[in-house]
Amino acid sequence: MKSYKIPEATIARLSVYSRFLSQVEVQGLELISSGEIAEGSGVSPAHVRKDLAYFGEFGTRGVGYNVKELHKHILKILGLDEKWKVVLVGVGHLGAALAMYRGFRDRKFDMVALFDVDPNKVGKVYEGIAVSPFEQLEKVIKENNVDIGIITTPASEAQKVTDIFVQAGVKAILNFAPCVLTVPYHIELRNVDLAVNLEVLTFNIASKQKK
Amino acid sequence: MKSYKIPEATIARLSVYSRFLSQVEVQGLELISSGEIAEGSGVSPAHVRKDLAYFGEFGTRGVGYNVKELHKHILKILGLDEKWKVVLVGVGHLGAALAMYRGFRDRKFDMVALFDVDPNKVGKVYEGIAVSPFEQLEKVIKENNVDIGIITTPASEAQKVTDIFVQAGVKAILNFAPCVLTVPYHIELRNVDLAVNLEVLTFNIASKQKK
DNA sequence: TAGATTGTTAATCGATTAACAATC
DNA sequence: TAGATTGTTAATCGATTAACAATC
Repeated sequence: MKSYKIPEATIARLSVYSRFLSQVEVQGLELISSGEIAEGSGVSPAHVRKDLAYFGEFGTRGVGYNVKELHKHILKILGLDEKWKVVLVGVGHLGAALAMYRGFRDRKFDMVALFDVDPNKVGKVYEGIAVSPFEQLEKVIKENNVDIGIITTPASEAQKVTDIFVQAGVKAILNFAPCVLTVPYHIELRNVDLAVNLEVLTFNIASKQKK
Repeated sequence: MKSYKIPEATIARLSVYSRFLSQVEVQGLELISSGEIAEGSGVSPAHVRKDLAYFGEFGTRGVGYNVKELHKHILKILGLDEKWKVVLVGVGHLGAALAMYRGFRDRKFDMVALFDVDPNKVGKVYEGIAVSPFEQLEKVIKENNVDIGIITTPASEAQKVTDIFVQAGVKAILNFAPCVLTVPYHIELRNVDLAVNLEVLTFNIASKQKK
């Protein structure tokens, strides 16, 4: 594995390829070309080959890629050959939905616990996992060596949650609260802003109409 | 307004600036500099100025930007001075969460109706909006001149929903199903893949550990 | 005028794409 | 060998950033 800086978009695409390859694997197909992966993933064949080239040579010239092997390689690259321990804080509508989200559950993510400050929510069970009181957050993370923390609280609470995450030793944070978080350099942080998506669309529609 | 091709990232950032400016406006601050906007939005001051420069001159050299005016300008740019009619199809956990999501509701989005094929879900009410039977989708879109369709169905149903959206005349589609959709060129399509986010994080953690 | 901050340019950086040599 | 498809290079394209002239 060479140490080029790998574009984040490449990683996101690898994740898409891997989901497509799952389907193809179920269908029992053995070989696949970069063109077919590209079509199934909504990108160009050059993209597929370039993305893979960052990590090695997985195909056979003139032939294509072995579906099962390539899929395994990509999962390994993404770190999805390991189990990752996750907690989620803020069991509102979005938090509850994510706690039960198949896209998270189907992968190797192990949802260890859910947390909320609201006593009315504590004790509720989502997909077999009960909501714990917020006060136990740090303890649970430390005792279970949790890797990733998900924030689905209001923006006003997000930094406080983040500080506890950091204090307790999570390696990465996925933040759905619309705010700017401060974390030490060694913590991976990814912000997802759902509202932005509709606004990109309205901009696109509006600017078309102006033409 | 010049007709440079504007980076999508610029639009996404404008959306973030506008949310930050809302807060600042509430606090009653009158003037703000690119540096302050940058800090509040987690980007660089150069970014803020460049992003705004695509659309005009909104500040005063040596002084800064008038918060209220700038905010209004950005909302206008994003098309958020108009009301947009939205429908959502697939009232599972994620769909229900989005239907009730403040980030969508706070803006000028008008959720016209929710749809599901499941008779057990039809009639349920979310934030004052009842779930309608899927068969009525096309009719409702046409009668209400719906602008945007949101898809939160399983991937297997997403193309079928898309085709009805297109047929009925929506202008844009926001797709949360993990699949590649085909739409005519004049329809704006934005795919949001929630699962990708955790996988980018696991990649980052895993590649750090290998170093 | 001195200080401050914008708007804009030009340089840098990075990602995408096309094309083709390598090779099955 | 002829046909096919990968892996890789080099060209293109686009976005970020630093720097500074303009100007309040």
